[in-house]
Amino acid sequence: MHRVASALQRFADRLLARSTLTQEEVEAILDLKGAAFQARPNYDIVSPGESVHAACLIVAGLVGRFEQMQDGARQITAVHIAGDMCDLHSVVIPTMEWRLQALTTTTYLRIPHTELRRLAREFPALAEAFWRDCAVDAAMLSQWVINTGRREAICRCSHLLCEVALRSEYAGLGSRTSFPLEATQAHLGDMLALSAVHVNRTLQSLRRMKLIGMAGRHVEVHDWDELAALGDFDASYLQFLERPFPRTLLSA
Amino acid sequence: MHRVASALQRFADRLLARSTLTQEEVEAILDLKGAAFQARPNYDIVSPGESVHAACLIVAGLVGRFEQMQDGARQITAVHIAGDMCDLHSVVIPTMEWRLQALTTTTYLRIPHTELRRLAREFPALAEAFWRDCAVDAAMLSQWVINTGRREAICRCSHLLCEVALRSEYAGLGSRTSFPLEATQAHLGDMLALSAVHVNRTLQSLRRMKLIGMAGRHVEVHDWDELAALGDFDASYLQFLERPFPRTLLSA
DNA sequence: CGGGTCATTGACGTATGTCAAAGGCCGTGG
DNA sequence: CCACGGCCTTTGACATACGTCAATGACCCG
Repeated sequence: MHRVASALQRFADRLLARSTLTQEEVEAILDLKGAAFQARPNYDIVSPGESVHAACLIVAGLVGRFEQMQDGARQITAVHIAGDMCDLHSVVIPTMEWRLQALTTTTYLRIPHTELRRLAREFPALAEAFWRDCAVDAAMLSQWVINTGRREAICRCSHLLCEVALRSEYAGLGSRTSFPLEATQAHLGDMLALSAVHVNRTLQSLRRMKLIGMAGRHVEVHDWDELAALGDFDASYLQFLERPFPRTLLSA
Repeated sequence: MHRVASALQRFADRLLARSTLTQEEVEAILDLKGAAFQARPNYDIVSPGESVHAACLIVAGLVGRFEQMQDGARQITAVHIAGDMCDLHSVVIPTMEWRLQALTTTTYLRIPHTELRRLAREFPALAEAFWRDCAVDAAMLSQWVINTGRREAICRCSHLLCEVALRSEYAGLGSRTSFPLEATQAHLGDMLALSAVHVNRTLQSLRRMKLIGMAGRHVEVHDWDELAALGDFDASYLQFLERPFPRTLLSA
């Protein structure tokens, strides 16, 4: 299946941006098998409390990591795009602590934990790469905290757009100045801890300032530098490196 | 040094709460060597951008993980107490993405990455345990996002107190109803994304509701169940398990 | 006794939420 | 091909939780 192969390739590329891997190790990733599933918008891929035996690799679509309060209030704490293995954590913590829900129609592969564990065992450098990916995830979450906690709506929104822009660019889904973002304003509100109404007003000011254009579900960034400055955005936390980290850890 | 040994013991216990380790593996942790340092309140332990070659194990004190904006606004995205290895991530990502700053006078050990890598190489189950610890850190961050993003001040504050209470209890520093919290109200504000003034008012309501007492830098929880309910607190994300995860991953 | 840090209080400002209604867009079905 | 319905966006009026500022008070330590 063509799209499955491209998802695995995207995942491998993501790992390669941060970790040094041999050809054999990359092949092992590309040879991963998993069953393909589809989720419709606003449907769960996995629910909190569930015991999972596979991790989800997104082939196409957009997925949110949801935390939820007793009273039903929701907060998206991370978004995942094509090529993301969105619950790599579950390999070491198989009890889901959050909800993964499709924001748009999403195709994904369920890659059995047994396969990922086998890879981690056979190729210590892959174990290291997986661990590193979880550490990058933590860095993104840490940014998400200051975003919701300290930044004003415009700044917050700009920061999110910058993050999605760069991640989309590196995933080969577009460029930082032109990329898809298939989320409703209500979804953006859940990401930004803003009401949908305020997201609307905030996006309007960004458009009025001629920083972005949003037609349909596609973002055009008219002035990247300005947007990044407004969003207090420094890309280093994403760890898209010119030179990936060396094989320091497990492969002596 | 007695206190150094107890810090390593606390760290080992933390790992054992989540991962199954052999006696030999635990011994390897307890045998770790590191230079002891002390940091005064509001001084950096490590700064963003720094390349580090050691991870910090807290012997005594309180440390915050700070994100900072260009304009100087700060946000604490995690707190670390005695027994926490507060930048285990740095083993796989040696370029610090955040600031670690002592909130109170803090003693810590710098454990060289080379030592931790050696352990991960010799004992795959320890590599797994380290990775798992980073995954738990991500779960805590995810909770921190919804805390700052969606919860009202009282709820937010209660949630934080519950988290620190349980972590202190499991670290052997007190009980969930009586534990030290050596942070000023300004520090709590940085954790909660509230102003110090509003933290003050919020703590007052918690006291007026007879849920807690705070004398000096020590918290007494008068009604744990009520506090947890008010804080929308469900401890499962902390992964303090009755039965730790089995050795699934790296030790075939 | 004096200086510094921290907690507390009150008055006031504001960014953002809530509610409710209207308008656009698009697919579906008759 | 048109009409309907559903989802999303947009708008306006109004409410409020929280921030800011500034002063005072408490405590601790030298």
